[in-house]
Amino acid sequence: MENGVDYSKGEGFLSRMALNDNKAGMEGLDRDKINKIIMESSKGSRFYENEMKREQQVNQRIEKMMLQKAQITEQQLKKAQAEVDRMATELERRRDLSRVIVHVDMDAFYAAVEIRDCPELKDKPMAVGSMSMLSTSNYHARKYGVRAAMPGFIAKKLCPNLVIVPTNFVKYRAVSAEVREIFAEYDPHFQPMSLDEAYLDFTDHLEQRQSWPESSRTHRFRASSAATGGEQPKLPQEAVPEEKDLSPVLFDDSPSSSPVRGVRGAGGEFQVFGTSVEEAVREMRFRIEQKTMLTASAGIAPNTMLAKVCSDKNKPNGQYRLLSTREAVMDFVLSLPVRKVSGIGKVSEKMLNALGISSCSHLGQQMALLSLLFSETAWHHLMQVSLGLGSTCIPRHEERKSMSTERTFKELSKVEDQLSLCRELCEDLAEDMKKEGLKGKTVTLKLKNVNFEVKTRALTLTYAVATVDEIFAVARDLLKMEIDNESPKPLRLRLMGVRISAFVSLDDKKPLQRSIIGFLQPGKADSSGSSQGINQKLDKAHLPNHSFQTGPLACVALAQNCRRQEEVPWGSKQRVLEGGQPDDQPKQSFFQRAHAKRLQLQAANASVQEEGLGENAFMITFTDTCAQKGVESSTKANKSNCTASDLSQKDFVPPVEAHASTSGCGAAVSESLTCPVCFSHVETTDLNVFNRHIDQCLSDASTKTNQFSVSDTESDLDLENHQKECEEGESNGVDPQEDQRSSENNSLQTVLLINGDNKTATLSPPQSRNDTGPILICPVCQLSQDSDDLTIFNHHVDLCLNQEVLHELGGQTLSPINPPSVINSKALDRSRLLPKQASKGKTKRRDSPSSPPSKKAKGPRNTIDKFFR
DNA sequence: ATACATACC
DNA sequence: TACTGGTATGTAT
Repeated sequence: MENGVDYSKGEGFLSRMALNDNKAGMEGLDRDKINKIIMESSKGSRFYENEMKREQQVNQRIEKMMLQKAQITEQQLKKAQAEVDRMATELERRRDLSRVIVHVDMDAFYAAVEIRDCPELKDKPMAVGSMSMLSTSNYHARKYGVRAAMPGFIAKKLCPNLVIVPTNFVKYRAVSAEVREIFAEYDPHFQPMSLDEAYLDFTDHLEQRQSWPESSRTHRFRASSAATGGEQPKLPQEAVPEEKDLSPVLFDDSPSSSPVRGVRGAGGEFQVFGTSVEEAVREMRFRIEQKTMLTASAGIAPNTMLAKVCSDKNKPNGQYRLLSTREAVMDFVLSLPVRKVSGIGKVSEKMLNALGISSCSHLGQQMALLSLLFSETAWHHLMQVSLGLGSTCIPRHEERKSMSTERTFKELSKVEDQLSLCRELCEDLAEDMKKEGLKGKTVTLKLKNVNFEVKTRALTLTYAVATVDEIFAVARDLLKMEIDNESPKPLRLRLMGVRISAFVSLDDKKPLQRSIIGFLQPGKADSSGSSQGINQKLDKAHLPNHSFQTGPLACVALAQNCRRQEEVPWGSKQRVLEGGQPDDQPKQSFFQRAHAKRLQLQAANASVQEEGLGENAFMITFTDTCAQKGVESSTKANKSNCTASDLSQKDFVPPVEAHASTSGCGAAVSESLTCPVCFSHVETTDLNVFNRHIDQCLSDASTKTNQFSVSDTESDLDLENHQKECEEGESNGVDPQEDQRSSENNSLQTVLLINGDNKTATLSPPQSRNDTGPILICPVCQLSQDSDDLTIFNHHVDLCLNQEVLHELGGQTLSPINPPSVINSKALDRSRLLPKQASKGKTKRRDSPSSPPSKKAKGPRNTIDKFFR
C-alpha cells in the first residue's frame, strides 16, 4: 500500500477480483505486481465486465447502508446498545468451554496427492485444475500468487513455469476415505466438510485416552518410509516454519514440543504420543501422514468457529491450540480479522470495512450499530463471532437437501443444442438421484449467459420425481420458457444446470401423509427439520451459545427495497409480478383450490358419491374441439394457445356431466355442469352462473382473484386459428402419427380423472375409429400430448397448472406476445427425439410464413381466463 | 414458492 | 482461447 496502488481496496478496482491473500502461503509476495497481472489478464473480458457490475451492486448496497447509518439517532443507538448488552450477558452466561473441538484440514490436498503420485512435481510450482480453473496449488505456486479458484491461464501469467495437473477426483475420494477412517477413531461422529477437511469433537476421546496404556498411543512409521527414508516422495515442505510440527518421515529430529520421542525398535520405528489434546491431535496427524503420505493441519479450540480459524494458523503441516479459557478466547478473537471467520466472505467484509470494522474487536465495539443495520440473523452471528462463540457440538450429518449438476461450455445458442444438453444434464442428475434413491419435488434450471449473468427458474410439483423423463419434462419446459421469453433473440448460454430439491423421504412417497406421520410422531419426524426450527426459536428466546451455525451475514437490512430488475438485461422481458393482484392467500391453482376445498368437504362428512372413482377424484369432461396436433410451435406467435388463461368457453367445456363421457361425439355443452368442488350438478349452461357457484364453493379458501371475463370474440378467433393450424399441420408433412390424430380426433371427447392423492390421470378409452391408443389431453392447455405415459402426462398437467398460477400473478403485465412456453414444446421435443427429417419438417412448418398468426398476434390479451372466468 | 446473492471448498 | 461445480443458506418478494 505504501509502495503503490492498493489494488484490493483502491477506488475503481474490483475488490472481488483482487488477489485474496487471506489464505496461508501468501506471505511476502508482491501483491501489487500480482494484482496488476490479474487485472491486465481480465480487463475487458465479459467476466470482468460482469464482476464490475456486481461490484457496483455491492457498492450500492454499501451506500444505502451508509445512508441508513447516517439516519440513526443517538437514542436508537442507546436502545440498541442496551439490547446488545443484554444479549451479550446472556450469551456469556451460556458460554461453554468444556468441549474440545478439532478442525482438520489436509494441506493443499489435491496438489499434495498429485505430488505424492508424481514426485517430479515436488519442487515445481504446480496446481490442480485446468487452464480455465484451478482447484488448488502447491506452496511453490502460491508464492507467485497462484491459488485456488484462479483460472489457469492467469496463473500461467503469474507463473509461467506453473505445471497444471488435471483433477482426479476418484483418487482424492479414495485418499479422503483413508483419512476419514482415522478421523473416525477419534470421533465416530466427525463431520466431513469436504474431501479434505472435517470437524471432530475430541472431548470423549480425550477422556478415554487418559487411561490408555502407552501401547495404545504408540504408532508405527510407515514401513516403506522408514526403510527408504529420504527417497520417499516428499510433500511440499517449502514453507514450513520453524515451530511447525515436523513430519518424522521427513525430519529425523522431531520437534521438541513432542514430549515422547520416537522409538526405533527391531520391528521398525515407533512414535509414542502423550495423553494431552495436542498429543492426540499430533498423533492423528501423524497417522494420517503415515497412511497417506500427506500432511494435515489442525486447529484445537472450544468451538467450531475458533477451531476452523486455528487450523489455518499453522498451516501447512501444523496445529494450533487455543486454550479453553475465556481470556484466551477473547484475546484471540480481538485481533482476529473478520475475513478469517467462516461465513464472512468478500462482500460481508467489504460492508464491515465500510463501517470501519476489520477485526473482531471492532465487531464487538460496533454491535449496536450492526444490530440496526444488519438483519437479525446476520448481527446475531456477528455478535457470537465477536464473543468468540461458536458451535460446541458436531452436528449429526444432515440429509442432503438438494442435488444438482451443471456444466460450462462454449457458447450455446441453438435451441436444439440447448435442449439436448438439458436432457443430458437430466440424465446425469437422474443417475445420481438413483444412486441415492432420492425423489424430489422441485426442479430448478440454472442458466448463465455469455455475459456471466446467472438466472434460475424453478418449479415445484405436487409429487416427487426422479427419472430422466420426469426431470426433463420439467427442466425442458423451464428452458423453453426462457427461450421464448428471450425470443427472437437466442439464449446465448455458457452454462446450464439442473437441480432437484424438496426431497421426500424414501419410505413414504406421499407428501400429504408424511406430514401426518410427522404430526403423529413428532420425535421421529422432528429429527432434522423441526428440531432445527425449534432450536432457532430457542435461539431467539434464550440465545444458547451453541445454537448458531456459522452462516453468511447476507444482507444489509436496508437493502431490502433495492430493485435490480432494470439493471439485468435478462430481465427485459421478465414477468413483473408487482402488477399482480392483491391477494393475501397463497397462490393456488384452480385444481389445488378445488382439491383443498374438497378435502374440507370430505372431512366434514359431505359424503360425496364418487361413482367408484376413489376418494379425492374428480372428473372432468372436455371436448377436443380441434385436434391440437398442428398447433405446436416454438415461436411466441402462437404459444399462447397453451396457457390456461387462454381456455375459452368453446375450447374447454368445463366439468360436464361426468358420466356422459361415454359419448363419443363432441357435443358442445351439456345442460348441466358438474362442480369440480362439490360435485353437485349445476343446472345451467351459463358459465357465469356456474362460475358463481364454484366461487361459492371455494369461498372459504377463495382468494379475491380478479373476475376476468372471457372474450367470446377472442375465443372464436382462437378456434379459427386452431382449425387453421390443424390444416396447416396436415398440409405440411408433419409426422405421420400426428397427422393421423389431427385428422381423426376432431371432436374426440376425452375424460380425465384426476385423483387428488397422487394426481394420476386416466382417460376414457379412445372413441375414434382407429385405435391409436389413448390420447392424453391436458385439461389446462387443452393440447393433446405426445406421450402415452401417464407420469409424463401428469408432469405436463402440473406444469400447466403452475403456469396458470404464474399467469394469474403476472397476467396484468405479462406481455401478450410473450407468454410462457411451457406447453408449446412438442415441436422441439420431437426435433430432438425424431430423426432429422421429421424435425426439419417441423421447423420448416413452424417458420413458414404461411403459418397463420395465432390469437396472440391478434392483439393484446390483457385478461386472464382462469378456466371459466 | 421463487429468484437471487453470498459463502464455502 | 480460457474465470468451475456442488451444496447450503439468507434475503426479498
